Amino acid sequence: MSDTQYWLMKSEPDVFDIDDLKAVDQEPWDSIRNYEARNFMRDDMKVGDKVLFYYSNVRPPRIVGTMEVASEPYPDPTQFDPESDYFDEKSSEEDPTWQLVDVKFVQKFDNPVTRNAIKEEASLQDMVLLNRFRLSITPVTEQEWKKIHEMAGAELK
DNA sequence: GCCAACGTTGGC
DNA sequence: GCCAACGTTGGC
Repeated sequence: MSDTQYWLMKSEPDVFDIDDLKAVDQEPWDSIRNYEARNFMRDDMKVGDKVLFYYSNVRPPRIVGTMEVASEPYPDPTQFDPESDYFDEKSSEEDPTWQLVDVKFVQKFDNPVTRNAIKEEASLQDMVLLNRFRLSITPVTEQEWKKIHEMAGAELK
């Protein structure tokens, strides 16, 4: 019995795609400005948790590979940077509002799994992805994790 | 490019 | 504390 947890995290590939992650290997998942998504990173994620990498705001929206949580939570540096689009003047180094985790590349799928394919798969109807529009980090069950890999023709890693 | 969903802001 | 106005996300 493993205590590994599974997640899905959205990125717009124009901003950051899975090849960018593969190139750097590990990267802070910054710029999250939604409390529910932040709470998942701050309160629930553990080093070694498995994460589906999802492309949003692109056609077709799809899961393109996987990564894993690679750090404890820590303050998102972009919130302190006045030059950043994600600067938050109400946050402070003493009491930071936004926390993130690092993620590490695991694998890129040869056959990405589209949102449409997920919608058509009976066993994936309860995926939080389908039921919580606009939430950019969502939990995934072990069964969903395995089914997505099966649909991608990918090894479980 | 449109626009529905929905989180946030701010007037009262 | 309510809620209308507003801004953003993200599928289509």
